[in-house]
Amino acid sequence: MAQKNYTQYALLGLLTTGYHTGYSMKQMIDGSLNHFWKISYGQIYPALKMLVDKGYAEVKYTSQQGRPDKKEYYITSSGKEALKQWLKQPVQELPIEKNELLLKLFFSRQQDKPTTIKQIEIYHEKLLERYNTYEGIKKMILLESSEHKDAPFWIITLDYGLSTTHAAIDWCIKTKDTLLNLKEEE
Amino acid sequence: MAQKNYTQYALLGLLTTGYHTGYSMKQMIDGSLNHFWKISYGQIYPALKMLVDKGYAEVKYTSQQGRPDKKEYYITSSGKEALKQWLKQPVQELPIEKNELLLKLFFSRQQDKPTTIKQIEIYHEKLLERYNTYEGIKKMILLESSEHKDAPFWIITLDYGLSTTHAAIDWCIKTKDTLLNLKEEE
DNA sequence: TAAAGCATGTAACCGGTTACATGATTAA
DNA sequence: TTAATCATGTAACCGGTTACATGCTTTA
Repeated sequence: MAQKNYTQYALLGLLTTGYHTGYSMKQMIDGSLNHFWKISYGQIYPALKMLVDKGYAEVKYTSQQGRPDKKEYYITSSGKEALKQWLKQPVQELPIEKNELLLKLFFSRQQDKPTTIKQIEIYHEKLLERYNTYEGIKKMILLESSEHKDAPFWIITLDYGLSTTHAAIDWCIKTKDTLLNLKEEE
Repeated sequence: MAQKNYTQYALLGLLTTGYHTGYSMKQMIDGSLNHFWKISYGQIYPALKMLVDKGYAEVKYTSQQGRPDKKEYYITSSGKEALKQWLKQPVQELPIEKNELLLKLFFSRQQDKPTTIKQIEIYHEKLLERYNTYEGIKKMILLESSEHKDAPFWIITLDYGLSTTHAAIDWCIKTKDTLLNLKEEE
């Protein structure tokens, strides 16, 4: 499997952490990986099919009383091998996050100062919300899943989100100040 | 124009900062916006055409001696209005940067510790490189373009990159330490 | 003489989102 | 009775990348 099928590797990885249905994998990603990964059902179900085609996963059909039928996927040994191969490949390039606020800011000379400051304040609020969400997830993991073998790695990724979000929050405060001291022109 | 045509707004914005050809806009983006925006010619030329169709830009053909012909685009007053309307729309949601390293880290229990640490070291190096690049661009703007009316806004966006990259670098150092103190299991 | 820079463009492809479709159970 | 949760899937669409095509000039 080529290096670029991130979606397939993400699902392959989730199979090793105890998530076995497309539905539960989506939930896991939305809940605990959402600071650095997201995914839609439109990707998940075709991707799972491809994993089976490649022999990296196997399906077990389970019919439940009063619930829709389940397709439970399990990683095969060749799937595990493929995952390990991918894990050790060094990351080739840093992500470039497209940032709408920064794009707007870049052209904000075209706009009056109060409107620009308002923009930053709204962004600031959203960052605080995000920070609290991450903290909440971290506390929950420490309380409820600290015994889970993957937990230390989950915490590490959350700390990345907490650190960079914190830095962004500080930047908001500093930037508001900079803008206030910037003389406007017509 | 809908809120989502970021590419078109980015180009519209660049028209106000003194970049008028597809080629020079691409250069500007690669050189000074690349920490939060990137673009390919495959997007630029069709998008410029659309801006003209909408009446937001006008073309002036210039033939040069010994160089290919140029198409110079200029923003119209209705284009300026559309840009302003977009600038003041608050950012609806924070960007989720898909991060390959974090994805790998999330599943790194499947891998031995030294390999994981190596991954972080490589990422660390790339972050330092990026940090230095941003610092270089900032210094260059302060030295050579400090008179440019947009310069204060360029600096602000660079500071965002510097702050968050710095935070990521600190996280690398801390995480390496955490991993070293983490007892491995088989 | 080869590579890099200037300059514009298109077609094929690909990853991902959104909307749609289905259908049962349980909690408010 | 309505909404939410569980559960799986497809088709249309869209934004963006890559590869390809052209061609002249300047620098190494």
